[in-house]
Formats: sequence, C-alpha cells, structure tokens
Amino acid sequence: MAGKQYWLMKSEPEAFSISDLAKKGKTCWDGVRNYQARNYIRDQMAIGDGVLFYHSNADPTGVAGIAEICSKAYPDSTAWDPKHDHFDPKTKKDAPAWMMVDIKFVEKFPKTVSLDDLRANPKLADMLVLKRGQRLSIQPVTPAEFEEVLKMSRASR
DNA sequence: GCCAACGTTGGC
DNA sequence: GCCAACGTTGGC
Repeated sequence: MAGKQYWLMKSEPEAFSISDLAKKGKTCWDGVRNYQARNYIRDQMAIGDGVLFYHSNADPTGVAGIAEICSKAYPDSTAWDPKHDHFDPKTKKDAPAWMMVDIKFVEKFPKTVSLDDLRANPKLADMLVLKRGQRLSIQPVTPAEFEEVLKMSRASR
C-alpha cells in the first residue's frame, strides 16, 4: 500500500456542512450510491488519509475545510433500511453492495477556497473537481494539490 | 449488447 | 429555476 492518500468529498452544506462536522467531531459517510465512489471507499481509502471537504450547491461553492478518514470501509446499513432516504431495494443485508467510512473533523477554513479560486490557480489545472461535468462525489487528489489548497486557505486569511 | 429515456448532480 | 453532463435502466 502506498503512503497517505488524499481525497475530495462533496457535501451539500444544507444537508451536512463542515460546521456540522466540527460540531459532531466525526461522522459516518453514508449514502454513497455510485460504483466508482464506492470502489474508492472500499479499495483505496485508509485510516489517516486526508480529505478536502467540499461544499457543493453552496455560497460559495468550494473547499470549506479538512477532514480525515478514521475507519476502514464497512457496509452502509442505510442501504437496507426501507425508512432511510438512502434505501436501495436492490441490495441485501447478506451481500452489502454499498460501503462507507468514518471521517473526523480536522479544520474549518476561515474562508472557503472557492471554485473560482481553485480555477485561478494554474497548479490545480488537473484537479478533477474543476473538470467539466465531473459529478463524482468522491475524487482522488494528489498530495501536491492537497497541499496547495491548504496553502491557499492560509493565504486568504 | 445497443441505445433512448429517465433521474440525478451541481454550477450558474 | 434552468440545463448540460452523466449514470442507470429497460425494451428490444
């Protein structure tokens, strides 16, 4: 296994924001219903990985803070709970199709590093989140990209 | 296995 | 609220 890896995870702040995470300290990241994102969770995420916490459909849209993976992947039990929003009638308890991890709060940026800020930085030209039509809710980011976003959050202070 | 229809995401 | 882009579904 390679060293520490880095991710970008999207959330609509109206549903769950970086402030909610700060309040709770840690949370289970349930509700991922996309196979590619599931594969990242199941096959690649490891405890200690860094997370850019991204606010989508927000004002402003962008990276709002930092979190950290703090569990291994385990079955997402909301998938077989008919009362839950994330219920998936096709999956069965004895063959869990969907997985989740726990993440813990690390830092809330004093000011969100906005999409415009990210776009304006040539070092981030290859970031997946900036690509047209990119809807994946979990994306890998490179260590250099992670560091650069951190640096930008400090600079805007 | 193809592909049109549909539902969802997410920036604007 | 609009709509482009994308993933999934289902008829054939």
